[in-house]
Order: sequence, then structure tokens, then C-alpha cells
Amino acid sequence: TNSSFSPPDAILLRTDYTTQLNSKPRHLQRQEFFPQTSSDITIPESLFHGSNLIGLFSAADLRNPTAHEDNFDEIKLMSLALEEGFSPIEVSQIFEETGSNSGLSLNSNHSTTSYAVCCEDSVGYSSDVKSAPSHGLGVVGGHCQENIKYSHVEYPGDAECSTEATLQQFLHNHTYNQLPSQAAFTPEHYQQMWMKKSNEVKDRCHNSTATHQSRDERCAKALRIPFSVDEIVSMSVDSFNTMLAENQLTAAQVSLLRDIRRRGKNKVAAQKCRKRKLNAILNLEEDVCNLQTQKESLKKEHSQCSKSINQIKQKLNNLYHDIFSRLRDDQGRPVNPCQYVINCSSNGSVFIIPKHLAKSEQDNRKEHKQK
DNA sequence: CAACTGTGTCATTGT
DNA sequence: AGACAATGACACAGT
Repeated sequence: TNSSFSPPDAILLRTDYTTQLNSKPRHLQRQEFFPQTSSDITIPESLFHGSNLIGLFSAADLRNPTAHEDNFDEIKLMSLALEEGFSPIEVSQIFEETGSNSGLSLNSNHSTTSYAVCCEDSVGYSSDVKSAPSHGLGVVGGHCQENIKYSHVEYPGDAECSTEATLQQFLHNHTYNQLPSQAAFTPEHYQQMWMKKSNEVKDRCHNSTATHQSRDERCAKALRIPFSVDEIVSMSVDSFNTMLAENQLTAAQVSLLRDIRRRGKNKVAAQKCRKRKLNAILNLEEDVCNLQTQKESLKKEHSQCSKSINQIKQKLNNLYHDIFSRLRDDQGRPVNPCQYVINCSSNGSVFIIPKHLAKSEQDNRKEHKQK
């Protein structure tokens, strides 16, 4: 029933791997990721007896074992996880003792670099390797329960600098029943992702000597989950549920898978949320800018209007004085503008009336309006 | 060394 | 009911 998850080359972290002792040129070692070269990987197993830590370190690390003293707790956990007869539940319990929730409180900066490749027999590669013990998800893909071929590949230095290693991760062909929602995971898509990732990794390799493996990635490795965190997060709900259902997983593995997925989704959501927040701030700043411009424009307009009003007032005033300077009462005396006002009625008639009358008339009009 | 920033994570709430 | 998204709050590393 688990045939729908059969990555032909799923990466597994194993303890009983074989590897190449002699330090080949890196490009040759990288080829060990690909099945056709797996047959020439031989090494006396005795070299690895007594320590499962070898798989956790690069050759450089092994030459300088003190470099990882700070991460000793993590190393212990990882090595526990890799022990023969490892119990995912036990490891999970250890993890829970050291960190909050279901995760680990581990230092995220270290240079652990190690891969092992698991290949299916069906693809016709050499089989001169002893079969691996199966531990739930460690054999996700189903066909790895038996007739597994695997080889350990060790990169001196930064795994992320190994373009082939990254490509290999992207090129995992997890079919997941090929749901429509996974149409994006075409070879072209992987190729694009790979090119982008490759450039990013190159940049990082140039800029920094440190590698970064997330907590979840380490946990997934420790529990032998042969899926990348990205895959776990990005696969469809159906695929994810199918994966959980069709593989005999321990509670710890299921829990970890769900946590990885939840954290991964939330991480993306947080990034989107922050981006949205920044955009909202930028939009508001733009609004403030526009409103300030509008305010300046309205101020100018207001100033213009005030100017016009003053001009009209002035003209009216001049007209007023001009009229009164020409007016004479019935005895031929000038009319005092302080005692009279010019009253324009609604029918267009213009009267010169005493101020006290004009005031009482205004009051009458107001009362009339209020009624 | 304090202040600030970016990021991952958890808890909670809404869809 | 469960999955997921959105978001505030916190911790932590880096600047």
C-alpha cells in the first residue's frame, strides 16, 4: 500500500552505511549520490564500529573534533537517533526533555554535513550492501524495506556548497499518486528551483563558511524521515495525509511530521504577514504624503479665496463710500454712512435706510425664518 | 552594551 | 471537526 511513496533515491541518514575512505576529488564523491556509481563505494565496516557520529561530521569536522564541542548535546541526541536499534519514541522523548514542545532547543549554527543515499532495487543498481533495518519512516517509499542499497556520501565542508547534493534533494521523485495539485512539481519546476537555490547557495558559500540546518531538518534526520522540510510543508493535504496513512509511522514521527508542516506553513504565513504589514505601512506613508500634498493645495486655494474675498470686500467698501459721498438728505446735507445703510430688497429695489431700522428689520426676518 | 531589526515559533482567533 | 491562514507576542541572533 505504500507504493505511492517510492522515492527511488530518497536520502536517508543511516548508521550502517558504507563509504569511501580515501578522499576522492569532490566531484567524484558527489557522483555517489547517483545510483550508477554506488557500486564502487567500499570501505571496511570496522572503520565505523564504535561511533555513529562519523555520519554526522564532514571530513573536516573529523579532523577537528573540538569544533563541535558547543553542540555536544545535539551530537548526543543525533547519535542516539542513529544508534542501531534506535527507537524514534525514545529519541523523541529525549528531544522533549531538552526543548520545548515537540522540537529541539538546539543551536542552529553548525557544520554538520552528511548524507546517505537509499536506492531501490528496482532501478537495477548494485546490491552488495547489507540491508538496512527498517524504522517506520526510515523506509518511506515502501520498497526500501528490503533490498535497499545505500551509500554514505560525505562532503568535506559545507553541504550546501555541493550543488549536486542540493539538486539531488530537489530531484527526489516522490510521486504521491501524482495529484493534480502537484502539477507545479515538474522537472522544469525543480530545475528552476534548483537554479535559484544553486545561486543562493553559491552566494552563501562565498559569503560565509557556516552552514545552517534548521531544527526541523535535524529532527527529521534524527527520526529518519526521508523527506525534506520543504517537501513536507509544500505537499498537498491529500498527499500529506496519504503519507501519514500509508506508512507505518511511530507516534513520534507523525507528531514530528505534523509539527514540521505546521511550523513550515506558519513560517510562510508570518513572512507573508510581515510583508503585508510593511506594504500597509508603505501605503499609509504614501497616503500621508498624498494628503499632505492635498493639504498644501487646499491651503493655496484657501489663500486665493481669501484674497478674492478681500478684493471684493474692498471694492464693495469703495462702492459704499462712493455712494454715500454722493448722497444728500432732503436738506442738501451729506448722509453720514455711520447712521445709514444700503438695503437691497429681494425685488431688486435699493433703499437707504437708518441703521436702527435696518437692524430691527433683520431681526424680524430672522424671527420669520425661525417660524 | 543597549537599541534595533529580522526571523522563527507559539497561541489564539477567524475562515 | 479539522486544516489552514492571519496576526500579536515573545525569544533569540545578528547588526
